[in-house]
Amino acid sequence: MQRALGVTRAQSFPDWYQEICRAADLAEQSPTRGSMIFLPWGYGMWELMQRDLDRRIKETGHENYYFPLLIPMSFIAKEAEHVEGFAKEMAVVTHHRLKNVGGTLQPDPAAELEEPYIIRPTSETIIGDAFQRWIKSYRDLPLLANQWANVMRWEMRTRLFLRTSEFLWQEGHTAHADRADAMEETMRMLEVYRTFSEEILAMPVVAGEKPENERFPGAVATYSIEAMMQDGKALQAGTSHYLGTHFSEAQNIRYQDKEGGLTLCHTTSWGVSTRLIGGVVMTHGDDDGLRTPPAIAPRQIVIVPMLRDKPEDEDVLAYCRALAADLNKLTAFGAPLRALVDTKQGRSADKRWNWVRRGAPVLVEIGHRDAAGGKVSFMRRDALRDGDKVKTQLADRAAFIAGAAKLLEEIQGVLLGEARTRQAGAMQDDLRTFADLESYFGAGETEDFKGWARVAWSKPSGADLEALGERLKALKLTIRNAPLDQPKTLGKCIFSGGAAVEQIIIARAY
RNA sequence: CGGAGUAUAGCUCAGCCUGGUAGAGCACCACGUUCGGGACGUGGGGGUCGUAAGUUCGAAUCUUGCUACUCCGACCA
Repeated sequence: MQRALGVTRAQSFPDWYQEICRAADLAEQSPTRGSMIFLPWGYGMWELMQRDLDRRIKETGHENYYFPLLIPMSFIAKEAEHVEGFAKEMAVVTHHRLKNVGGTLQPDPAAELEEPYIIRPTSETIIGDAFQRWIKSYRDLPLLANQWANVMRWEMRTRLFLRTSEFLWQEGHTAHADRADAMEETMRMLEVYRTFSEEILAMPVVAGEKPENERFPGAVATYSIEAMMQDGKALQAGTSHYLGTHFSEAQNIRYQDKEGGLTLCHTTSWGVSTRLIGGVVMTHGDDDGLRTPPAIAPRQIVIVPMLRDKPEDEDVLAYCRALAADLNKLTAFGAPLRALVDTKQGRSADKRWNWVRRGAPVLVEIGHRDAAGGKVSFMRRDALRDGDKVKTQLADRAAFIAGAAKLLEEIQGVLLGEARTRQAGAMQDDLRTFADLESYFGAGETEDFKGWARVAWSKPSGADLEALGERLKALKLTIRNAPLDQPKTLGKCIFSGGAAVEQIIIARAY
């Protein structure tokens, strides 16, 4: 059977992932350690994600700001847990000039900065500094800010999209008068991420609260959305943090209340990153490449003319261009439909397989027979094959155009449905004891597919939770989150046998 | 940052053990024949062999340092 990739998911999921990133024009390695080059199909997906999520962020009352890339080093030290969490992965800027010393360029000792800067790993501190100046009165609250930016964390081990030293993201930062308002914001944005992920990325997620040992450094509570990849591992796809007054205390973010007293603000932060692209790949990819969800496909319908260096080629091209023009007048997912005629020089068969690897949702192929007969031959990427055979369909031109937007929405629905079915089918909810957990996941490293375990626990904290974490670590497991959606009755704690207080998701993770 | 591995043409790799001056397939270019489904033939272009040093008459090949990537571990909103 001929496949569009050299490696199948079953042979090696990690190798398959790497190949798809290259073969689908998503990204490649760069000369800069741990940093990647975004290729057009991958960056195009990001632009569309940005467009939709930015709208949702604005609709919930936030405004975009832009803060500096470099943060004075002293800022990061202001919140104790925060600095401890990030100190080990910080890039530091210490000089502002280079000097040629014996033929090699070196930082000029005379140009050493009095106070070094760090390249932002996240912007709580520099935004908090601004908040402290901007917020005077209860009338200034809530302050709802967001920024689209790049950040840098000097990670020891990187993987394209999933963990890179530099990555692109959006980070929301808000300040509120009290805990209730800040918590409401935290949960609102978690819900924005959940619906965005499902509606736009066709990636079902479980929203819930992280256990205390997985919290963001400096947070009082951290919530996440977790997505199941095709190898059964969990991917943390977005987080929303309630920061309490930790950062306000550290940075003196206070307001004068109605009674005239000075009160600390309660702050939040929340973000999703280009990691989502990795999630889309591992959710929707198949052995022929990516299946790009139509809502974020840079090209939703790609038309490949079948040219033969003959006079009728002109008719075929004209027919294709007219078809694309008509399709581009349509609206899909609330935006102009994105159709393209691939007029690049090259063999049609090669072009077709390139679009299959990238995962254009609908691939139209027009030969002279279609052009002459007013027909459209097309294939759906969500169901590319029928066994070894590529599934192609034939439609009348007018009917194809009339149904195009609906077709894209249907494909989006199929992808979401498949992912939902897979996630639901791989959720183990009948594990009752730690021995059950061990026998399900197996003690050692295994290539076999393992799903997630949804189990009840008594939610220990402190040293008890640490010890529990070690037991899970031996099985390469982590607690992903405690889903917001909890059952009415809980059994016994899978770890202690005592009374359980909530259910949690346990899984191997990226 | 610890352990293991890898680095030769755009890609996948051979050559290295046993040192003698660069190879294959795919991709690319030209021409021809094909072409409703990843075509075929003939010819051609492309590499200071990751990098720096050492050994040697001579290094892709042997030695050492460095860098990057992959896997495992540690770390990881």
